[in-house]
Amino acid sequence: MSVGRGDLFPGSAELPEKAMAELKSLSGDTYLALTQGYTTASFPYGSVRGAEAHRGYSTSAAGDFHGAPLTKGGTAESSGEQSGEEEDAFEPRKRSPGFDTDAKLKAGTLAKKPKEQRSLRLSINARERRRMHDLNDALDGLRSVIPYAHSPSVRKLSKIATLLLAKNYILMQAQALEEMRRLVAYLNQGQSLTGPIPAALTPFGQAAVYPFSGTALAACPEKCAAFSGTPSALCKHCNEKP
DNA sequence: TAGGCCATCTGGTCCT
DNA sequence: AGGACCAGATGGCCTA
Repeated sequence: MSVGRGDLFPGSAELPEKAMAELKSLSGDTYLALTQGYTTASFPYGSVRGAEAHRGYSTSAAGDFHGAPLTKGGTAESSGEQSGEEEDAFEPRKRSPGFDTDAKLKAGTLAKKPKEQRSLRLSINARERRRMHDLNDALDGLRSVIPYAHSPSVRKLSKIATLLLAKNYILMQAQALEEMRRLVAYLNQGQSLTGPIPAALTPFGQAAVYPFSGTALAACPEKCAAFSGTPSALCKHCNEKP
C-alpha cells in the first residue's frame, strides 16, 4: 500500500500553505519517519518525555529534538523578572543573548509609572511568561509523541506544524483503529464457526459481530462482506484482484 | 537580506 | 480584585 501525501495528511487541502510548505520542507529522514509513523505501528509511545514534569524552563526543555543548536547564543542573561521584583526561579527559554528587558523597561513607559504599578506590571508579565512556557511545554509534549524524526539533525517542528500534524495523526489513528476492529470482528466470527471464542481473543471486548454501518458493498466473496458490512483493506480477499 | 519563527511585553476582556 | 486568556507589537535569531 503506497502512502501519498493525501494519505499522510487527510486534511491537507485545508492546511495553510505555510504549514504545508514547512512539512514538505522536512528533511528526507523526517519525512520518511513521518511516513512510517503513519503507516506502521512504530509509534514511539515509549519515548514520551515528561515535559509536564519539567519545570526548569531551560532551553533544554525541547533539546531532545532540536536539530540546530537553539542554545547557540547561550541562555539569556536577564529577562524581565529575572532581575526585577518578581523572583521567578525559572530560566528563560531561548532568548537572544543581548536581550535586556530591564533596558527596555528603563527606556519604556513602565519606568515612568509609579512603583506599585510597575510592580504589578512585572508580576503580570511573569504570569504571562509562565503561561506561555506551559503552553510551549505542552507543545513539546505533543511533538514528542508525533511520529517524525526526533533526531538531533532534524529541526524541531514549528508550533503550527505540530498542531496540524497532530490533528492528522489522530485522524489516521482513528481510521486504523476502525480497521483493526473490523478485522477483529471478522476473525472472531471465523472462530465462532468452530467453537467458543476464548476471552483472550476478544481484545476489544466486542461482541463477535461488530456493528458497523453498512455501506455499498464491493462484494467480497468471503466473510468481510457478510459480517462486517464493509470490505476491509486488511482482508486479503478484499484486496485480491479478481 | 527578506521572511519565518519565536519569546516577551502590553493592554484589553472575561471569569471567579 | 486578581488571574486567565487573547491578540497586537516589538525585536532577535536563523535560514534560504
